[in-house]
Amino acid sequence: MSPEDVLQVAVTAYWHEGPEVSVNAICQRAGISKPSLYRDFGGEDGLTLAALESYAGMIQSQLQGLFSSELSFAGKLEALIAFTSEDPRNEHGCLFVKMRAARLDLGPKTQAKVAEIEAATLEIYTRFFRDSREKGEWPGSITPDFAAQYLHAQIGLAMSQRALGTEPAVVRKLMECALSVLTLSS
Amino acid sequence: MSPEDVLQVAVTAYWHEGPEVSVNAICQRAGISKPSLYRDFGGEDGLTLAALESYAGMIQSQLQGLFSSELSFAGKLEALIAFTSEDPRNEHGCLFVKMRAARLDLGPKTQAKVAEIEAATLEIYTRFFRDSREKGEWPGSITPDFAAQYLHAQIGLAMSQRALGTEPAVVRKLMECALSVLTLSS
DNA sequence: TTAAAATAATACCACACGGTATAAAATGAT
DNA sequence: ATCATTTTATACCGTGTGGTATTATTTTAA
Repeated sequence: MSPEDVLQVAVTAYWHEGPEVSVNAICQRAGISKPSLYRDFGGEDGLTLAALESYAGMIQSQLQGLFSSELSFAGKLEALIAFTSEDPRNEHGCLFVKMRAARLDLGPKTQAKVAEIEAATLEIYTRFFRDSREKGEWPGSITPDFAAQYLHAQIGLAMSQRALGTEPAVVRKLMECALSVLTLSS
Repeated sequence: MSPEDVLQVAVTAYWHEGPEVSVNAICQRAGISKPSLYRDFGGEDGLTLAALESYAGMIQSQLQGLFSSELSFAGKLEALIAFTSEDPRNEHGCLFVKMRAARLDLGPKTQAKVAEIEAATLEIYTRFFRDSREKGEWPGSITPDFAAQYLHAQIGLAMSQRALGTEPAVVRKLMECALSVLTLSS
């Protein structure tokens, strides 16, 4: 197994079962020996860091594609709701959310990466709201910064709910309700 | 140390640091030996169960007191926001929320209790909305059941944010925004 | 074909976990 | 004061953790 394949095994394991999965278990599932893993990733912190980077790259490119599409403001919010609440890839939740919740148990490099991804994601959201306001698609008095914080929090909530097994239809309804405040003109 | 004192140590430890705290650590902090703990609580599952029961009793009586007060509907929501976002007792989050997120690592009795508390809490919220509607204090078309689910989710989110160290003022603003949909007439 | 280099796997380390048997001490009754 | 009983604490067990030294195997080069 190549290091890339091992990384995919790690991403899936951490994503679906949480960052508490042991390196022994990951070695076993990837069919490699522990020394190989330590040579390729340097240790548990290096492995969780690489897994988080890989995952964040996927998600952020997904978000960038969504926000740079030709959809309207409401259409983009709807696409975001659909992605978080119904995409089967999010059936077990979000790796970033799980790592953020368990950050105390993570290595220093992974912890730093969590903070970095948090800031980068908030920046993506902020840019989305700022652009929408400039284009006149998003009226109202809510600031882009606050809207980004709010959206980020609600998406994290939806991901936590999916990880706990809440049905996608329920997650969608709750999400629609929460995000409705962003489309009201008040 | 009496078993009640040991239980308080356990509640505080699990509440502030999460259910991953070892029984060894709790014995050490409580100043008792491991056999004493196993005699009084039967094991780790028994200890986490007792801690969760104790915590849930505190919270539920707090909620009952709040909902049976003379405050208006909006006043009760405001009190709820103040409690979740600003009460220093919630500075480290909510023991129930932490145990629910880590339920896979808990013993069977504690897992069952988590589900039981979840249902009981939802029932309390549902009754609150039903009563408010009957009293004419809460107009609108949202069903009490859905409102209860939504409120429960948002309170859990606020507790998670506080556990991650988000400033109370920020938690409050996000909470006010999320719960504003419950007071709109639409 | 044989020797050298790099890769893999096995075995091990110290530590911490939940849980318990055993020994020590303190308490109670006679 | 002495003995019996109960509570306490120490020491231990098996297992799993992250991490590594050592041995075996394969690949490469001559």
